[in-house]
Amino acid sequence: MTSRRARSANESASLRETLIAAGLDPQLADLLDRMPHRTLDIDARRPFREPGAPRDEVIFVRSGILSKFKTDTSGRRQIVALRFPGEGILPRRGIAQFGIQAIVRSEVMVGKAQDFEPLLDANPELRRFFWRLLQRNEAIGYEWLVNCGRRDSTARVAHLLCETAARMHGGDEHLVNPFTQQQIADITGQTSVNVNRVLADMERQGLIRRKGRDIEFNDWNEMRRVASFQPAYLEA
Amino acid sequence: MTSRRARSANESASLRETLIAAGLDPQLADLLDRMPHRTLDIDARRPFREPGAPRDEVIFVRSGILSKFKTDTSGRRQIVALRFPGEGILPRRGIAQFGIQAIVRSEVMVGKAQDFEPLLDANPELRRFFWRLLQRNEAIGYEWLVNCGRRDSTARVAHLLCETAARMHGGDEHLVNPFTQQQIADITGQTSVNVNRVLADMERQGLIRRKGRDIEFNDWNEMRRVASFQPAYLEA
DNA sequence: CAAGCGGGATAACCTATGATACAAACGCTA
DNA sequence: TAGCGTTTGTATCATAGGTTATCCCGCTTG
Repeated sequence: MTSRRARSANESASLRETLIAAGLDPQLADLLDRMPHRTLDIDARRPFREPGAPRDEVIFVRSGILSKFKTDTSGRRQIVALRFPGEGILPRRGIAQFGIQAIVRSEVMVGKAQDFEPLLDANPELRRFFWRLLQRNEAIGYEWLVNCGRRDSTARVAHLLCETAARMHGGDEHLVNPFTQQQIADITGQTSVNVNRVLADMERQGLIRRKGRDIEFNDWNEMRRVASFQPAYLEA
Repeated sequence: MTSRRARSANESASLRETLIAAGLDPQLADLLDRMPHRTLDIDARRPFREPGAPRDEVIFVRSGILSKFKTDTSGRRQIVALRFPGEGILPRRGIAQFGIQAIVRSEVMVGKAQDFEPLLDANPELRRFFWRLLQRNEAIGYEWLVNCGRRDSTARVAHLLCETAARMHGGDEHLVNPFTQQQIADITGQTSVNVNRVLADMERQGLIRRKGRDIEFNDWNEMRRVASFQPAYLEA
């Protein structure tokens, strides 16, 4: 039942490095790195934060992927956001509306709001950095809304794949697909059965090739067209 | 439980008053009020900002309602966010991904990013105010995503009506409905034909009463239940 | 007053996707 | 190597909601 374990020492980049890779000034990254915190390993599929919990913690992803989600009364789940390495979940007043769960096994750093907020106040440049990330998160949410509200199921899946490829490795033709079909369904507002259909179709039509869970795009331009994917919204 | 009652859509107030009503400290509201700006009237339905325009302006709503939207290649429109009086659209680097259009005739105040940002830097409390609004916008977007991805069309419409009633007049049983059925469709990711069906059904089932465009909730609790509406996400 | 336009209502038809069920493949771990 | 839970792959059937096409009403504008 332990969703958290001690992390093994040599697994991945330090928070400092991931933040610098995400565009933060090294000196400011140091500040965050030295902030009191604990580091956790989170298993995929085990709830990490439940809705209703206090939001008095900062969470940074060091490796893996976190998701924010809500489960409807009828048990249908919607994932509303993903956080990749270098990204995080900022504290807020009140209690959480959304649960947090890892998509794949992830290492996260967890600090206290009362340690984090003074850093923001003391370092305007740091606050501007997170300000931009907040705006980016807002924009990504809006893009997902367009996806969910106005595109057919193929485009929805294709869009998620494009975005993920862009966020994970800056737009490679090869996507180390981290998602189960159920997770793709939870993100794109469908059922896993239909996601399966869609992926099979995309392969049959020669849009992608699959080896196990991995996906290769046969033609990025064609993928982008099918998905109406315009990556400008991902810029900070 | 009407703690802060916003003005109805066509009542005009100074920006200062609307911001104070939105929870901003009067002295800080003064700062914004004295910022160089122009005031505009925007007709409903006429595009105000097109996607691709620079985002170097701050926009505040004084009266009316603004929407952010994107139109798909096939001409289907998705509205991704609404801004009510006292709310605004903050500047960002780069160019706009979304267009802006008024839902009803609106008065807006438009200032320049280079006048606005120094105010934020000089007044930490002001920046924290907008920081919270950014987080609120993010949360509203996520709620819409759950709505769009996981609820049936009746719940989607009901949820929008609940949210609008809460944002416009702090949760009145009577909603001065500002939307055309087409706009409700654009917000909830449906067609206007279906919105019409849904509204007729809701009336037939005794959930609401309608006089022209106005809507009265026969039973708030029942509406909330149908919509799975939990207003906590609207708190700043 | 007529003409035109936006908004609402309704009907007929159709299809993408949901629901359900079960089997096969995969990957732990005992 | 067996056993079990998870993930993937299909098939069958049902339906919510999309599409298209009118028609009507109330405003605005000429």
